[in-house]
Amino acid sequence: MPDTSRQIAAAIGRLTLYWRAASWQTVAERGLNPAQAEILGHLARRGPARQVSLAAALGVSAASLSDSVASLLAKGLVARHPDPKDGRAVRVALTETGAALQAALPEAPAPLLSALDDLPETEAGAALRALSMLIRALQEARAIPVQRLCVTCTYFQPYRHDDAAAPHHCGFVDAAFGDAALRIDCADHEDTTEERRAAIAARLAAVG
Amino acid sequence: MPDTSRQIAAAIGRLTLYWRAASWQTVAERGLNPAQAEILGHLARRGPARQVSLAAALGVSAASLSDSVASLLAKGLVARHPDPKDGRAVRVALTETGAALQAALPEAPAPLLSALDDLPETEAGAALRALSMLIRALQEARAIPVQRLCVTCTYFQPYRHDDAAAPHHCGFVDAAFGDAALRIDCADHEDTTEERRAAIAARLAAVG
DNA sequence: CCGAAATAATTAGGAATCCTATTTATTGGA
DNA sequence: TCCAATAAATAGGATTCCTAATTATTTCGG
Repeated sequence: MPDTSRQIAAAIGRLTLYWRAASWQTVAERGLNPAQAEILGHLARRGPARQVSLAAALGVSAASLSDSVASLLAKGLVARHPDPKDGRAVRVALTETGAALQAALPEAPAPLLSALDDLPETEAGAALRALSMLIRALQEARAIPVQRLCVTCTYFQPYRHDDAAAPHHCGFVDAAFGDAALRIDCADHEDTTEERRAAIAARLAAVG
Repeated sequence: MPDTSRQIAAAIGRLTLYWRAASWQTVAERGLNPAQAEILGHLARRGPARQVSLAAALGVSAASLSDSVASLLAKGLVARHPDPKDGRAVRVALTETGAALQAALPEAPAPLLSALDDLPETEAGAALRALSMLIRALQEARAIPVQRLCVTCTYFQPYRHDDAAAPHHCGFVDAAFGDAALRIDCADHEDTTEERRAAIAARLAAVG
């Protein structure tokens, strides 16, 4: 009866519209468009990548991606290098100009960040935790490519501590942390086994 | 330090990519594209609308919207009627065909809904509550147009009851409910005053 | 009551995404 | 060695999406 899933989906849909619209604004004044900005962002976060994996990451066809990369190439923001391991493939990397431009782009629309900052920390922690579980589930269902979430990381030890404010532990930085510090895209991420991912998910669900 | 806002924003960004990509798939087989599907969806939920408000709701320019409406018009899925109240304006409405097609479209990508269904109810409730507050804040900041949220509704009485599972009350259906039954887009919504919206937000934040 | 400013929509012009299908080159297994 | 699979580019086309300009209408100040 509560229909919670549909309402959450509606909220995500609403935010999607906002994200795209806001993205146009912030990005257009730098001569880009949302698709190009997303490519730059992905390259900045994850480093050089093959086009095929970029296409998968951004959820567009390889042909579309090729179009967009060609645009960026013409602007001198990315470069193509042959992949030494595979003669068919090409690796796309940011140029210095591209990296500088990317660094100047906001990570998210300012009003969204400020709205998020106004959420109480427990509220934000709960949201982040739920979104982590959601993205993990989508990844598990092969609906989205592999992400770099705490909840799928070797270093993540949920509920190792008794401290309610910081029950989890990160083995990489060797520190305790709480839901509000969960990561969606952590540079130090190391994928763990399927078994352990499932165990972590079960543990989080049990406590939630 | 926790950087929670950025991580949540990253999650929303990731879901945005997924939403658009998934939308293409489900919608393309019906001869539509995401923009057109969103127009049909909005008309189905909210009824006939002027183009200017459709454009605002979907976050595109009036010119873009005009393009998309022309496409839908050519397919016979919507009709334009002159607005009796304003000779400049046009009201766009679903045709019978359009309504039938829209009804057959999934509200959200199936893997997303099933991932959401797998969230524990408390987790989902917390997420919905946080997303409600987030969308309310964006609306208050004039970043998005007015939505039909419980938390901005005349009928919403937060924490009227002692029952932890169903503390809120809806004056329209005269029933108690919990976070998991909060609505993002409620057909029975009636906008309340700015003062009361602020009071509700403060109350929710205090408890959260 | 009239003119100016604002508003709703369309049109013009153009760039770029995005699709599917096809082609080319390369890889890797049988 | 041969053949299927893969990576990318290309072809072709529909459509979104933008800004700017145009037309019609409404609203509001004087």
